[in-house]
Amino acid sequence: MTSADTPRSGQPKSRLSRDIVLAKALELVDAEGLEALSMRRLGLELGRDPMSLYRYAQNRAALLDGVAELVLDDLSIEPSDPDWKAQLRKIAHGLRRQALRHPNAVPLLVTRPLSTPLGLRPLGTLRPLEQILSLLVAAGFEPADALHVYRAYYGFLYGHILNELQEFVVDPEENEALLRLGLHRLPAKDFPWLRALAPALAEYDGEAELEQGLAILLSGLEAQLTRQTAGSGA
Amino acid sequence: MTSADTPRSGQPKSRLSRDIVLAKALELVDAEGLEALSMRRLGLELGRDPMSLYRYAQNRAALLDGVAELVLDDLSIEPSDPDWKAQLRKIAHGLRRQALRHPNAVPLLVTRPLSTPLGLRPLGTLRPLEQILSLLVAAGFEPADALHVYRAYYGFLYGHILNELQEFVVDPEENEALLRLGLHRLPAKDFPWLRALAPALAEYDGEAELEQGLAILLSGLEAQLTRQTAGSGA
DNA sequence: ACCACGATGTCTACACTGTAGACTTTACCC
DNA sequence: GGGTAAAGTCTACAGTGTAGACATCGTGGT
Repeated sequence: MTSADTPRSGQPKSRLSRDIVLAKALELVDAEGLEALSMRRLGLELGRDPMSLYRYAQNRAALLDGVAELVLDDLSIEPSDPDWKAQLRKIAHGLRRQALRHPNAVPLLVTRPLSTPLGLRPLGTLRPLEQILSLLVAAGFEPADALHVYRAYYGFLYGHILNELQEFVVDPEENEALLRLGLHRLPAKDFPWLRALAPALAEYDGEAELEQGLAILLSGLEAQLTRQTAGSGA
Repeated sequence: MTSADTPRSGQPKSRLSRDIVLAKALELVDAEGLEALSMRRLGLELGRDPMSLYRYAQNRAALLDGVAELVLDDLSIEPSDPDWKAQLRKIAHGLRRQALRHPNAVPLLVTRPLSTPLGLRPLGTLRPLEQILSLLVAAGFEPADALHVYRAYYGFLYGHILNELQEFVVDPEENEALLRLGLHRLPAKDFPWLRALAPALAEYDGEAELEQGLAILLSGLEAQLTRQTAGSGA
């Protein structure tokens, strides 16, 4: 036999590792969507028997969790930034960027946590939460209030991402055409505004929209903070 | 043979209909989760051959869309309410209620739209959008701004729902115990705040939280409105 | 050099999935 | 009654996740 087996595809048969598996999985999801990520397909992509994957993830579900973790791990948070609002803005844009980079993985980010009790989630998923709490407490919020702020903030952020991805239609170029085409199908009688707003929908600027929403929310939250530290000046 | 065939389960074999199929599907999802909803299982539940379902939904995917639509159809929106903020609050609480009533279906609400271009979605899914736009325009927003407001509002709303369901842990009674148990597992060194906030997490009041976030957001949005109608008073 | 042992990868098999296509049964109208 | 379209069924195929037994590899000790 030749020196390299050159299996169906992929590398010349070095040892596998969790990172390699997850990376390939994410690659596959990015390229062909979540449905394409089956154990067999991933095995084929790695030039290995599908069963070998179970050494690196207990389940398909666990594998999906791993992929989600991988996407989130690219977020860098600095919990000691004195300008908490700026830091939250930075994080928000970072997450948005990841979402746009891996749109097919977004359902995972949003959906997997729903099936796992908070405390049992992969640590990578919990770290942002912890770090943001720390950031907020350092900024002067009472711990309990930090939790409220976190919820308002992260809620808005996830919501925005879902919104943006829904409108963007993952398809790259023919965006506008597709969008208008779709809207054109709507009965004009029942959907006058949606149809009228088709051009506006096509010009959607997610980044600006996010920034604007954050501005409203963060200044509102800040108002709470000053009101509170002024009021209960123990 | 006896007068009634009494199949595996369900009714005595009357005619099927889309509504019946979808209702049973939602029932099944509520009871056993999304994964339990297979064509074969649903067929069995209805006492019919699985293949008969394809008369009422082209696909399994279409069936899932139908279930999502069913959940959303319970929302009632009054686009002519003069108090737009109150109306938006009412809608928000309505959606939250549906989400808590059908937690297993929430991934559908959040995920299905991601795989369908906006204009091609089931009309039931688009109606809320249209109605809210109409509400906002009636309240004095420029159409384009109405779209921005809608996005900020719906983004926040969906985000909140995801947040709340994540923390609530669908399991009914042993909530607090489970939660604490989970958190207790976290390394105290890396997750001090999360652990410290375990009690606060257990007391999560989703309704109040939603109300508070909405208050911040809506008053911020209203400020935009007054600023705008005052400024460009043509 | 050899052997042994634990980690890594493979094979086989089972129960289950969605759904295409041809078929049978049912309900209803003239 | 006869005809026709809809509703329901049957069979079959290609694909899925994964348990359990097995083979192979890499690295340690002696």
